[in-house]
Amino acid sequence: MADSSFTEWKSWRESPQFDPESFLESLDGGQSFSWNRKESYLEGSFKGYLYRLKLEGDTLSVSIPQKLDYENALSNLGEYFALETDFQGIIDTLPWRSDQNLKRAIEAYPNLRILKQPLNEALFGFLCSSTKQIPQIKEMFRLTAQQYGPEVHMQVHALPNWDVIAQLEETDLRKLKLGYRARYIHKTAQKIKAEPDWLNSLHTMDTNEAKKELLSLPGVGSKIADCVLLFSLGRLESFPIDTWIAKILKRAYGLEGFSNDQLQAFSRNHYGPYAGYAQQFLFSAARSGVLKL
DNA sequence: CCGCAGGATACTG
DNA sequence: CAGTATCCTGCG
Repeated sequence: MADSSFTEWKSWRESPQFDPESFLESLDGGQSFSWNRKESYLEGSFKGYLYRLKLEGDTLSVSIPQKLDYENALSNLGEYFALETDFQGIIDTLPWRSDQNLKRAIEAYPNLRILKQPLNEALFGFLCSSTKQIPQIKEMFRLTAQQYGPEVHMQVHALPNWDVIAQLEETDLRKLKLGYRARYIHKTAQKIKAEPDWLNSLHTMDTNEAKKELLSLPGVGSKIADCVLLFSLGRLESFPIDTWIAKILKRAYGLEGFSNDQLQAFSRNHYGPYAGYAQQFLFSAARSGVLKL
């Protein structure tokens, strides 16, 4: 059914190349928690805009609410997909020639991309992520948006900014199914409120410095810090180690008994400066069963 | 009812 | 340092 409050589907001229698997995995495979699968398209919001994205063949089409500024929307989308990053070129630098596991993972998702999500949203999402699976994280994300975020379009809300979250009590946050993460999010919001420039300053820091800053937040350990660095700040060397990745690395390379720090050192050395991209291939392939655990 | 999930933290030895 | 209990919630 046509929805006249949305623009016609228009093919996006600057779209990166996608195939169906890579498209779904890039947006709804654990990097972002703001996309929902509809019948024939994905719908999601970031930076207060709402998007519908549809892949037909290798053409990606976009439709957004009529009232939004189309130019700005597409410009945001380009940034989100990190169009300036040559992922095919990066793949070529990864050691797939000598690494069968990596090779199989890349073949399964040949056009996988690492997103550059807005920092505030990525931080919120990954603060929600501890011991939660993607559908549950998305639920927390959605509830928070629905309850406290600005309405983007007819009952659909975007995530509120941190200054809005800072006004909430921990008990308010607990009602959003955040559980013990409510305390982390509450405290993080207070810190951001107290130091309004802090969040944006991460963009210009070198990776180690930014990681140190992120680790100073309650509820942010190495894994979550690396997720923010990789999926928002474009630091492709960051290598988040969760239980999936740890399991794969141990099995694939015979690293039983390695600590997460040791696994990270191994990965940096083995995969190189774009280790984080390799991580995402392995993660996606393991989760979908392409790689056996 | 129990065990557990894509984690962090405080505490123990 | 390595191990362990605890923090919420929902699901099987």
